[in-house]
Amino acid sequence: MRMQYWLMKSEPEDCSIDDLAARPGQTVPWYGVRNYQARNFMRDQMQVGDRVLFYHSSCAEPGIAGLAEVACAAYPDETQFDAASRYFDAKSSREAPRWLHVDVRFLAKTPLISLAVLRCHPALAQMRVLQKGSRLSITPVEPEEWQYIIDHLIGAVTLAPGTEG
DNA sequence: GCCAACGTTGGC
DNA sequence: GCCAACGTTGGC
Repeated sequence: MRMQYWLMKSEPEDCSIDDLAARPGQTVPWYGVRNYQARNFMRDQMQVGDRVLFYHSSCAEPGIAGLAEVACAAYPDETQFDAASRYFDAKSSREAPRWLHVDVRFLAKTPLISLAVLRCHPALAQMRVLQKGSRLSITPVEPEEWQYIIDHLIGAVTLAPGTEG
């Protein structure tokens, strides 16, 4: 399957782009998703190497804060089994886990591209995250949208060799 | 803190 | 299967 592109929301108080960069292996398990659409994207469509727009939400300056990639296939979310976790799900079981997630690996920190700036670009008007009432924490990004953002809004970002585009 | 929009739950 | 009530998200 062709490489796909995604936008993934994270509350910076929970895990910011700097937090991601500082983690062991610069990788974070994307646990805590409790929405079926978002889960299905991770479980059914994401592949290792897929590109991710790392988006800060529920904060003073919501917007794209960096680039990341999918680091592994989806696997069961441990927090659903932990009665002490805010993500505990009594209706799930190890035999039939309801919630899965991928790991996300840091690629680059970018200048913050605010929501307001994103809305200024007609080429991005169809982005899922910009639609009225859009709350989904994981949304597909069209290749054209990704390329536009890389070319026009991010500019020269240092990526590891072989990861351009 | 407000509120629009959306997803989930549960009674029927 | 319908749909009202409720909870959550997330920008402002």
